[in-house]
Amino acid sequence: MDPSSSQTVRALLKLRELILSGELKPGERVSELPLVDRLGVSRTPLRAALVRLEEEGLLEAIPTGGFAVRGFDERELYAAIEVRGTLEGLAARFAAERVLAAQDLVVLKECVAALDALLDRSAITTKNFSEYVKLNERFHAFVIDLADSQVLARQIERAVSLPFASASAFVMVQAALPEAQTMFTIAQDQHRCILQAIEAREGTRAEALMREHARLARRNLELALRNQRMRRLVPGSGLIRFRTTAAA
Amino acid sequence: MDPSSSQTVRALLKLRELILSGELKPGERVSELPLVDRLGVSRTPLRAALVRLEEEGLLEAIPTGGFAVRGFDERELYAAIEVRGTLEGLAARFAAERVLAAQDLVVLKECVAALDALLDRSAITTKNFSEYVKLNERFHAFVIDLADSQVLARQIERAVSLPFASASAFVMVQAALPEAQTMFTIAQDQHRCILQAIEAREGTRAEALMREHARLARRNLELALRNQRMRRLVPGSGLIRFRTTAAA
DNA sequence: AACCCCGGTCCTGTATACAGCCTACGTCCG
DNA sequence: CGGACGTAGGCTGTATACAGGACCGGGGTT
Repeated sequence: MDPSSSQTVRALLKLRELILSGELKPGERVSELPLVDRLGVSRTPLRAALVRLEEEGLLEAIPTGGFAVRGFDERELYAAIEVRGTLEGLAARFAAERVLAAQDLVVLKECVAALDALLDRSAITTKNFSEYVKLNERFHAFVIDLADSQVLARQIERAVSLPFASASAFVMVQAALPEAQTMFTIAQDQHRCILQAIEAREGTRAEALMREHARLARRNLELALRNQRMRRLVPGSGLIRFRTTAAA
Repeated sequence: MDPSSSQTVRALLKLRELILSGELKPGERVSELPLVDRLGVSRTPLRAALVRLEEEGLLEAIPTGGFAVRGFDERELYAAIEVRGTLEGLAARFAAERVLAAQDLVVLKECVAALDALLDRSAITTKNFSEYVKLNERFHAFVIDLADSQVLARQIERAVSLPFASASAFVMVQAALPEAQTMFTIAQDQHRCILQAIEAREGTRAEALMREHARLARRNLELALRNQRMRRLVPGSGLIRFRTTAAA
């Protein structure tokens, strides 16, 4: 009946889209009744979606009741990336410290090889861009799989639910930079080294590498924020309270 | 009207209590209608509480609909503690790396001093036990405050929401051990060193210390699991799927 | 005897009605 | 003219009714 199963899920997706696209501004109250008409669902699934988005961090509860769109300043962006990197670093360490069967690493190796092939074959542009993103996300997902902890996986899931914290959040920015190829080369070398460290059971090294890998996102973010045109490429940029740029 | 404001909060608290006390067993389906009678709230706030408890990690969604009580094996317990330690370690590093005013550390210093006084004065027993827990939790809360990041604070909040992951989860176990005083002495020295590292802006050291501090909880857990009598002291022990102890 | 089909019961997902509260605006008084 | 109070509107929190689907048990058939 529904294209995406349940009304709650539909409300969640549409509402998230509304927030990320900036149609709902930070600080603005998210009233239920107007959204009932706008999303075409009744209040019950809508409220369920609101609660989930609050847990996700995109909304914050108003003390008197109801929810408002959450805003993020620059420091929080960096913190979100660092949190993600720290947790993924922990996952990499767990993966390295586990006793792995040889075949456990096959998929990860294939993933790295596929990225190698993609980068060797051609420059990353907007064309093969989505393929890169897909492979990159697969790499990160596989590392989390290898860590084999639901508690950790759930925590990472929550960390990357912030739109600008995910592993591929700034790939679009990165592709648009002059030093794009250098960045992709570095990122891929980190992928290779992380794989190597996991295989060699070098937990500390795997962790440190994964943390540094996340900091590439931070560097991309810094570059994007310095450049007005690139800010639009940052996911959820409508939620960011940009620092006033040196008012006279 | 209500002692604890809203029906949703009441349902949340009662339901969490029901799960942690073991009245609802792991894997068991949590049906709504029976709980309506049991908790004295209607389905709407009850459902809200269920969604929150799923986000919290105590429940898991059943594919066909509804929720079931989540179970945790030994590995997940350790992972939960490690995640908490890692995130609190990040908070300690953030705190150390920030430029702090001298007064920012006053409350933290007072907290450590109060713990010193408590430990010097007398042995920790079940009597002054709750005071220790309170001070210990204040210490951890202050470090998170100093990190000054809502994103990180929320992640930690979620990490400690698992009953056996919080900073004071195993203090009860610890107090019951023969080596209790040694443990408390070590923990307090770690508190002191963490404070010192933050004050000296030694971020890496603060992080490492906080991680190791969390591993005290792991050691307590290991001791508790080896001892049948002590398992009951572990919070939420009803959720733990203990390894079958060497069946013949 | 085993398997399949069918019916009933229970459950969740959804919609909606109602009550209390906060808020904001307008008006009245000082 | 300004501030405070009252009232009205809207909003959320809560309860409940209804529908669709899943699961279980029994009976029939092969």
